[in-house]
Amino acid sequence: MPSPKKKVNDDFFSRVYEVTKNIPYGRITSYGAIARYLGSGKSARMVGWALNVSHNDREFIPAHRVVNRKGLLTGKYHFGNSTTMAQLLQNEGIIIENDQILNFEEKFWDPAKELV
DNA sequence: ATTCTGACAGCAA
DNA sequence: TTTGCTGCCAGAA
Repeated sequence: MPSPKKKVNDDFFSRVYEVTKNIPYGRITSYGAIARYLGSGKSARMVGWALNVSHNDREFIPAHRVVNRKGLLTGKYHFGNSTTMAQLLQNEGIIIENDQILNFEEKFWDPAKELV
């Protein structure tokens, strides 16, 4: 048996991935909301960091559905092209203008509420 | 081991 | 009002 040096899936990061993957199609959430759902509350920065390494996960992480609390696509530059994130969101019915989600409150998805 | 950074958020001036 | 600074937690150098 190969000794799996793989780390546990219960890491803070994995939780972020889990929540992020649970974001329904056409919905969005904020870093703070996820952090708060994880119990860290003010560790919203970690959520963004986790998504930064989301490439570690085997599955695709809809990180484009995660924005800051202002509804601004702060991490659009991490998608390779600065327009990828906005296009993906617009493709899901999110209205974006100038990297700002207009119907942010309308499409907002709170994990602490929706995700028991 | 120590130090810095980081896709944020909240508060101060 | 806007702008900027600090605080948060965890990982990377």
